[in-house]
Amino acid sequence: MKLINQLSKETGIPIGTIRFYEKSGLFSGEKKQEVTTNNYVYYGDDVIEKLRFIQMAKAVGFTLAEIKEVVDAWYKKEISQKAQIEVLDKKLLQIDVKIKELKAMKKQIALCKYNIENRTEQDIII
Amino acid sequence: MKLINQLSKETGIPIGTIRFYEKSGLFSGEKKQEVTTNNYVYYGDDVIEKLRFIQMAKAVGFTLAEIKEVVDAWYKKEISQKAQIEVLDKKLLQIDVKIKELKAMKKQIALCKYNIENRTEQDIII
DNA sequence: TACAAGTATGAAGTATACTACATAGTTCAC
DNA sequence: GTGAACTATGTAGTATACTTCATACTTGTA
Repeated sequence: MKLINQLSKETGIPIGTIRFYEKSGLFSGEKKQEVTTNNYVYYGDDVIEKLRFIQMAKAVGFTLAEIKEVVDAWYKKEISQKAQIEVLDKKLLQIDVKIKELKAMKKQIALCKYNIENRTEQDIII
Repeated sequence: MKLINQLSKETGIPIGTIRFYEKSGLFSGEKKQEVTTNNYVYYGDDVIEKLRFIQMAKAVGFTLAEIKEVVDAWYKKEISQKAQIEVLDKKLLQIDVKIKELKAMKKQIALCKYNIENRTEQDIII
């Protein structure tokens, strides 16, 4: 079980951001009953896993609301099995769309590069 | 040459958003000298192309600032050829990272699906 | 020629995702 | 046992990317 500082160090995500994510309902830590002198919150390894998933998902343009849908389906949460699968399948389709878009962008940029590399003096007049 | 309404219809991007992009320096239209009664702005086909690129790039998590770097390199703009190529190569690498992240997410979600589908009654106690 | 629809401009408002600050209590190293 | 470092909580501020609103002028249609 880890404290917030350790989560931050292991993932590179600032403490403030981790707190913000927790407040947004993306995951939650727990207080240890055996510790009564403070109200420090401890996090399990599933939280590290979720944070890494959030990092990736954000990097490819998913919003926190969209990410929350997935992690809710992921870690049960009184949703029916059918609903869970539906959410995950929808997300898989969205991912495929994004991959296609990235591949289209690659093509477009590669073509652009080609044009620049083979540009002659005359072209510059345009 | 198209007016803003037509751009919006062809791309599905709201007029307000197109104006915002233009103000952000992502592209620009031109006023026709032969028309003196109004100050309507006309856009070439390159703008449609740029708008479609912006749509894709945004969908995969690039910011407008990042997108601006590319379209600036794209359509010349007094940048040296070497600098243009550098920007485009950097973007190609970023795209490959995103594709890898998407593939990793696919794996993770597929595994999650598998676990849900093969969950037994006992597991639910966890 | 009236009037709906389109265009330009500027300013203000909104949503998302942080980020910083202030305060207060806790733990740990020396 | 004291000070640096860590934790919790709440509030306010910031950046990005729009979105809406108000105003005013222009164009096209009946």
